[in-house]
Amino acid sequence: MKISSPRRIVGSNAERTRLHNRQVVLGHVRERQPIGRAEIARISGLSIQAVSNIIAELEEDRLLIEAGRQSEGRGLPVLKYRLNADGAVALGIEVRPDAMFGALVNLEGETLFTTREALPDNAPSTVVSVARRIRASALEGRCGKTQKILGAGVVMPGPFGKVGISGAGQSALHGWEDSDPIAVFQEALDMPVVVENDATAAAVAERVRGVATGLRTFCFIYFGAGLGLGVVADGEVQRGAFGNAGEIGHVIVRPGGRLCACGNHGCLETYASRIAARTRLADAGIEIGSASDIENLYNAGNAHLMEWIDEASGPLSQAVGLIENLFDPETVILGGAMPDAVLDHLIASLELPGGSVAARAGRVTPRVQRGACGRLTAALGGAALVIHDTITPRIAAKT
Amino acid sequence: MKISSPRRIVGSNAERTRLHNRQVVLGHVRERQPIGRAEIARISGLSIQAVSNIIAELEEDRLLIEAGRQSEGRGLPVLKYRLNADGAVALGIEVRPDAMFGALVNLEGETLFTTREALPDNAPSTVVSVARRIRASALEGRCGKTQKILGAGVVMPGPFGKVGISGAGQSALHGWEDSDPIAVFQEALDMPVVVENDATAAAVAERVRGVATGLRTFCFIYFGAGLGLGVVADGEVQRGAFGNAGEIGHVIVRPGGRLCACGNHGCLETYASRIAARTRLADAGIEIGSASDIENLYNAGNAHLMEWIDEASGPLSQAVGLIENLFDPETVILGGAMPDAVLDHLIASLELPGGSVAARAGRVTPRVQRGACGRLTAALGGAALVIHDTITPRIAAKT
DNA sequence: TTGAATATTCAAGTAAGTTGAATTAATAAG
DNA sequence: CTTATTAATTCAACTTACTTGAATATTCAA
Repeated sequence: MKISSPRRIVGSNAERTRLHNRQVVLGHVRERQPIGRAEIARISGLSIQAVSNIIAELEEDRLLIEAGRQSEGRGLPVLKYRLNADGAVALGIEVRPDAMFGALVNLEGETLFTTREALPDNAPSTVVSVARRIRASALEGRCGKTQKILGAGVVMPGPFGKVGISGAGQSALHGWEDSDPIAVFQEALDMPVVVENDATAAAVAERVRGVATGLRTFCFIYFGAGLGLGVVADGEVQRGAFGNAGEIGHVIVRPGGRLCACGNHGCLETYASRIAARTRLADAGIEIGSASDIENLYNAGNAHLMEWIDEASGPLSQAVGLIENLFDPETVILGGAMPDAVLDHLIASLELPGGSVAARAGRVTPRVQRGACGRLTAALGGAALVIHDTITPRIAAKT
Repeated sequence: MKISSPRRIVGSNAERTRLHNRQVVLGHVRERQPIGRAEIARISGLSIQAVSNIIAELEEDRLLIEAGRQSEGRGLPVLKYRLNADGAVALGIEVRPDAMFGALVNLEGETLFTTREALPDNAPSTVVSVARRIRASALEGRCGKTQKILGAGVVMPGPFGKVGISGAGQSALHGWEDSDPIAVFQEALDMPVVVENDATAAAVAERVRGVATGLRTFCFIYFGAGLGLGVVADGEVQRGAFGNAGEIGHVIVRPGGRLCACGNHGCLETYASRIAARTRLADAGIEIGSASDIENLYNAGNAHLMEWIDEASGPLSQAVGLIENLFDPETVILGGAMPDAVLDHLIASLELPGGSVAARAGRVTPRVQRGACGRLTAALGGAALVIHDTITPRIAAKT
């Protein structure tokens, strides 16, 4: 399975320029809506006329709508625009070994629909037919509305391709080794498709509609089956050369420590992850099924769970420290398939290293915070990726 | 001191499009020279005519030159072009607490001139006057040649701004806290200036003319005063939100281990860095002055130095593992102010974790290799950054 | 009431890319 | 040896999308 392809340096022409500028305008509207032509022109460096033409086109496509005139001091009152939330939708699909989740999200990142479907097996044919079902139920009853479907974001557990983490088989999908997921889903869903890992999708979800709104550089530590890291650097999603960046679960934080399924000792994942929590509780004779089991245990003040949190805190603090030192993000977000209360408790118990580039005077964002997108983060993230792609342009200039 | 400014999303127009396309053409020529118009057009997605116009312009600017016709099967023989190595030069200046280094590099990345000047103190006024002297001697005797000066890359030790690593004062410059280095050097050198940290500059040097030629995603572990990490991801230099990404020296690899100057215990820098080596040797009564002292000791087979290498190997292996897991690079390069022989020995002694996304079947590049740019890497890197900026475009498309 | 400030629109101009036909030169085929 | 085919390049016309400058609309301030 391979989701990242080599990139080719391409030239630009009038058509690509317009595409880029549409994204620029959409991006600025999203960030500062409602907003008028003149202001967009100022911050984008385009002429008012160019912005005007693009807005006309976006209005035609129903991605933007007028938001009334507003007088602000002298001069002609500004005719403001905002995103037309219902002008377009994106589908998000998360594939887990045992189930699939679907989410439909509008241009503003608002969730319109979510669903869960059991997954009897992981064969591509099964996954694809469930994906079709999710597509159908998500779009059902929306045929009347003339909403543009931007595409689908499919979230699958990494790592992708044949890599050295052999024990990670428990989180990877079987039967997908030789397939091209993008082509498969594109065919099945009949729309543009992007494929991403859960942590990255979660990060983008937080950027489109969560605690990372407006941030250009941040990291998301995602509790999935293992532990993943989603990285957005200067507005760009980081994937690595082979699509496997952010494998933080197998970073060694306790040399010579616990044996991990990957064969190494002291991986972060053996301390801070759902697997770690489950193992810890199983040792105490408590079996964990769903995430709500953990929530119940936490609410009941279960001593073993509390001990796990204590044990996870140190390694996790160390991981946050290294993320800060390596990526220098505006903030680190914690989230994924772990109850909010547990995440909050974990965050509160962190003892962040003082010697970090992040221990900076005059910070505005907290060093670590909990994600706002909740349990469905990944599926929402898939959809958010599509929204993100339509709205976020690539070229930035220094101020 | 602040070198990173917030970026603003800007629109594109005909002028900016041309600038981008010039870089695209230059980039493709650099990568596959000698090369003809038609091939450039094919790989860049531009029309032949567009490429033709751009080549005419670049030839006019003396950045490209004809490389003769070459028959390749049927049809009109291709008129090939190559970079005009001497068409333009870039100045690199490295500022260290005790000395400054200068390098002049041509468009092909070839070193034309290097120099070293002692630095009596770190006051901006002193640094600036030495920089002016370096500029003068570098350009001396080149006034006759009509070489375009693209700009200067100034390399300074990070971290920049007020951060939590208080003990890092030994590597940071004093008296620069409130100044704007870019403006200062731009004024002093009378040319466009970029400022970068040593590790990043070294990484770019390897990309322009070293072992990372042709790679889009890789990391460089740089032995400077401390230990830094330069990251190039998908062709883009990674700086972090505040310009301090890559502070790998203060990543904790041995929890509860040696006390670092930063106040934490077990930082990588206390095991694998010049400071660590110096401390280790000082304990044995051996004082280290310059880097050549280390080289002599190594050649003499000094037992204490060998012991240090042994001690450094474990933490360094762990660091390489985490870099691989977090960034998923095509390769990790080791280099900087450490003798080649020591670097080679260090690399040979690494025991890389098997459980890493980098332990992949069918690798083409080695997981870890030594940098090719030698001791002057950083100064060369400064110049390379300028070359890189003129040649590397930003927009890439999936194949 | 008048002038200045600001946003927007209209109309013309420009830069840079694309397209299609013509030209040139090499190889392959008859 | 002649002719056809192939491929690179150039020429000229066309198209797209941005910019510029003038005109218009609306509000605030004097």
